[in-house]
Amino acid sequence: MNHHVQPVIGTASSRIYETLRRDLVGGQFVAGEKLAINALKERYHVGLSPLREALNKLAAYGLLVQENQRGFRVPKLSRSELDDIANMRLELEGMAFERAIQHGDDVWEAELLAAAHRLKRADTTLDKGEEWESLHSQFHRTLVAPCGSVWLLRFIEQLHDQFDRYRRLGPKMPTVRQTLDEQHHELVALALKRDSKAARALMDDHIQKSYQLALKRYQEHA
Amino acid sequence: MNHHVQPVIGTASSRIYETLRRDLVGGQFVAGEKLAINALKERYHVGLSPLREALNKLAAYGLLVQENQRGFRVPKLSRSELDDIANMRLELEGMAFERAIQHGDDVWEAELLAAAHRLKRADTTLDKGEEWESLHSQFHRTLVAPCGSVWLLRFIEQLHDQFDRYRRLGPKMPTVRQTLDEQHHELVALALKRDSKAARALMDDHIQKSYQLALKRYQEHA
DNA sequence: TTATATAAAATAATCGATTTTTTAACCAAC
DNA sequence: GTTGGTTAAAAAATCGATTATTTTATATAA
Repeated sequence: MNHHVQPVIGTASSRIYETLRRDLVGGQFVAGEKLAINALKERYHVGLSPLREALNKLAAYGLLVQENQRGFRVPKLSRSELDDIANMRLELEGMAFERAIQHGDDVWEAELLAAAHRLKRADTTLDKGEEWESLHSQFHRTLVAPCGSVWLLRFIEQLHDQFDRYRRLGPKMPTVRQTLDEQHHELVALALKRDSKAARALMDDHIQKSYQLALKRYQEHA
Repeated sequence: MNHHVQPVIGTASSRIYETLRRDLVGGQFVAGEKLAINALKERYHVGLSPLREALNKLAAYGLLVQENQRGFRVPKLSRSELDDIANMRLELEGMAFERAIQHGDDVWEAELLAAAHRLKRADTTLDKGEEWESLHSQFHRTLVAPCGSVWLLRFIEQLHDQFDRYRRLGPKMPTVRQTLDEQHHELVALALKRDSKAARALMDDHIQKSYQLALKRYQEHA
């Protein structure tokens, strides 16, 4: 029997930040909702100071809105913002993918194949939980990783989190994702062929289709 | 005599955030420096809690780097990051300016002229202090304001703050800014003519020249 | 009713002190 | 002289309680 408590990595602040980020992106809060700080304290078993620091970071990141003297709320969702986010993804991820294909080396190629493989394994198990989401994010990160711009990567990451607030509305629908999942492998194939023209076209299509799905989710959402 | 203290707007946290942002962008801290929180507390006459909340926000915004358990430091400067920031400005501000020219209405035209005029007045007084910086930021914000994308505007704002960390290194050199200042009016002229092709070209040139200046500052910086 | 004022409750923001972790200083062993 | 280990000091993170502000409830007058 092991009586050693494993040392719990990071600060309370950084842990609650990551947890809240995950839950905000994953739709655990309703859009527009005012966050009751005391309730969060209990729900996540965390002190007030680290919690407030995390909320402040999330507000600066864009996953919360902060109003002076009246705390934090979950940002509203809107059609126009979804359009904005999707358009920016088209521009920025397209740009980044082209550049990644220019600069990516053989290590990147290996990582791409690995990331795609791990994602496919998760696709077929069909449960599509937080595990799948994580692999999916990682896959898209890998696609653009060697684009050469840390700021571009940063913005893309932020847009993904925002986009996923829409995509992950409502229940899982595995059948609709079929095409999207297939495109992941085609993206890898075109990247390996260094066909940046076709690669970008497919990336555009991929984002468009994701957008259609997110839009449907948003409209059905009530 | 007026004994009423005027009510000091905003929370302590939001005020120290703005102050620190200004000072970080304005070069009041040396790049790479570790921030001594207690020293900041005294320097800015602010309590620990609001100060830490502001530092957390600034870290999420990219004007500080946070290392678990070892506080905050001012990000290092590097040639490659300056190049990255300038390139991203070229892409994003160019895009935004073109869109602004498509969508901007007559109210925008008036605001453009006003912003350019205020900036010119500040140009000629030649003292180029924090006042000029503020008007300069406002002018560039106005140029792209009606681009239709809040995320694009957000990213551009962030890049400007990052860029200015380089541009504002070292002492003021009014003569070098001559060309830049003249371009401001030409940008307005082309915007009013709705000549988005020429406007973008000039914007590109403007950013390039700013980049040359910032690069020189960075290289001379020691 | 509708509006406005006031009091009570709830919540946000901040403070001061404590706990935890890192950094620095020191010393011994190799 | 360097390495490794121990202790002291400094700094970061967190806690518990206080203060300030907003919100809700209640009362009163137009």
